Amino acid sequence: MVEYASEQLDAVFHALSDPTRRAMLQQLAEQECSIGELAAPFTMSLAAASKHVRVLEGAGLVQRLVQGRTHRCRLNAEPLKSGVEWMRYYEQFWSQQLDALEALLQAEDRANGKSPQTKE
Amino acid sequence: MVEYASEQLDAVFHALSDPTRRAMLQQLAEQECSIGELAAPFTMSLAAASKHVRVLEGAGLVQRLVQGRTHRCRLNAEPLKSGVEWMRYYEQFWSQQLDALEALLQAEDRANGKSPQTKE
DNA sequence: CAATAATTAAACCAAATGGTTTACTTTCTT
DNA sequence: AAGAAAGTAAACCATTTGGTTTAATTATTG
Repeated sequence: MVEYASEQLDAVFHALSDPTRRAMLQQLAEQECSIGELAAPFTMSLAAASKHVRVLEGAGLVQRLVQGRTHRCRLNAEPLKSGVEWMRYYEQFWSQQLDALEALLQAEDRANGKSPQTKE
Repeated sequence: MVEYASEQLDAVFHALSDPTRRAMLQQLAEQECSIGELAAPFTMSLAAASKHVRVLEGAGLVQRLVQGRTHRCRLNAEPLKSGVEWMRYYEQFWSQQLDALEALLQAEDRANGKSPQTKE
């Protein structure tokens, strides 16, 4: 039930796993940018930045509009939606999981062969 | 203002970028598991699965409790929170971005010197 | 037309990733 | 005590990643 979008999730999460690319997305959230403008804040070569943009594009997070010799890049946040949805499932856990003690006790119970009793 | 947690985000998003690891997290959401139990659904070797668990552990998404010769793994969803928060900033875009026109107008506003309105 | 600007292409490199296999340690079981 | 089980460690391998540099391509501009 989550498998179908697996490659999409792979691409999106991978795209987000790099700080340069996250910074580029934030930049794009403010305004459309050319490759050169996206590259400017970084010390890396333009070619390197260009590759980052392609990774973002591959994940669907950036759309490119070629205008003459410059490439206008635009944020497309929509693929993030599936990522957030995937993660949102776990929200239930980070609220209840604050007491690790309980989980430890449960683990011990299970190791002792007791049927896993619901927390009181 | 988002930089501080950068490495954390790197690790979390990277951990999530692999379908094996995402499946492991889903498994852990149902119940605590040993390494062997986590590895069972996959065709890869136990050693390979063990490495995946370590990646998850490195991102803080899994906590390990050594009990004798078995390692009980427990989901810790909390690091996902920062990931979701990072992504959530873009929610405004995937709702409003259905019409690219609006984004263009905002970019123009900003270009005209209006202060960038804070999220939420 | 010639020069310059914006970007990609290609070749290359080091390091990380995801996998394997074999060996080893530790703990249970008998 | 001997053997099996659960993992990790280590060595290895192919591929991917993130970067470089040097062309090459395609507009613009003087």
